[in-house]
Amino acid sequence: MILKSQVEWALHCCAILAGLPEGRYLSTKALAEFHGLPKEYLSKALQSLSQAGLVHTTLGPSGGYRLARTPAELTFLDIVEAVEGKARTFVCNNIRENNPCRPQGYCESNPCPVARIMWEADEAWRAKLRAVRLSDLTEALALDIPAELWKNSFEWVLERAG
Amino acid sequence: MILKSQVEWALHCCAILAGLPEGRYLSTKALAEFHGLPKEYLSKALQSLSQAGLVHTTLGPSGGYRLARTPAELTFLDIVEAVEGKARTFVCNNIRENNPCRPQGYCESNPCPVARIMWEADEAWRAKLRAVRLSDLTEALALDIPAELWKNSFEWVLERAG
DNA sequence: GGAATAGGGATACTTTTTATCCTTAATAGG
DNA sequence: CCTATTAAGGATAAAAAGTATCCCTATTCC
Repeated sequence: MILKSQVEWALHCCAILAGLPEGRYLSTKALAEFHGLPKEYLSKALQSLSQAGLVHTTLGPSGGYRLARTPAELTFLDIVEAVEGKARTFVCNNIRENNPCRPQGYCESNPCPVARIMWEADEAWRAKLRAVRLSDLTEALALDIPAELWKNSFEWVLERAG
Repeated sequence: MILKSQVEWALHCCAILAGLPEGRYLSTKALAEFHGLPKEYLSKALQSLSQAGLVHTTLGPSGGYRLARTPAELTFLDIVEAVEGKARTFVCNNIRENNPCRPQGYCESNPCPVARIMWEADEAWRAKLRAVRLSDLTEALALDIPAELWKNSFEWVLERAG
């Protein structure tokens, strides 16, 4: 069970978009080039962000993406769920229904205890992701990346932002 | 990203094995029949439990599986990781290495901040699973299942346990 | 000796993920 | 108005993971 690589891509792309000045847009082409990713497939991840309402888009030359909210209002969970979906990571197939000792027509009222426990763990994972804001990431990146590389990357992006 | 159905199967099988009297074994065939699962494929899940040291096996007629520890010493995480593997659910492909602004030969020392956050969420998920013992599940099941069905199932199993 | 068992290798089949291609509608700039 | 560029999305295909079956071997019980 491994998350799609699109999740990683979307998170890094949002981190870039978070640094974009008000009203500017960055294209799929620029984002793909910056991260060394296949442009057409990255486009699908960005479309997921768009459908989830996390980013705004414009068409035409100088078109592209910008965040729909401030980085402080965007959580990791928002981004992860936009790409990976909101479905739980454990699906209950109710195999206890196959118990040969079950009386005919017997129907469980409660969710299976196994599923309930697995879903609680799933929720713990989501709660952790919900607690991290995109702005937390950009702060961590600012500390992690050498000042000059940070500055050069910023300029690289601005040159291409419409 | 969805866990293998073998995880669900393994958890239910362990719940059954937890009720087995000291020294008795239950076969793949019985476990498959009880849960309505394909015997040959369920066998792979049980082999994973065996390789992880969670269950003991014997061969021959009246052979099968029994828990290697008490239900209080077995956690959900033990079982989930035995089947699903211990690898983290987020893999970092270090796409920041493709940043065109990076100086030649520059090498990151720290793990990528994106990965670090995703791994913390992964660890929260595991911590939750680690906190639940197999004995907690059997207690929950005892409350959930009608007394008669519980008794019948127990007898059904005992008739087939070698 | 015969029947039943776990273990494990080989082989398909199915679903998901990854990736590419192409068409359409919108937009900026000349 | 014309051209170039963009996002959106459908169609298709290749690769990987998950699901499932078959078969052989060694062991064990009766």
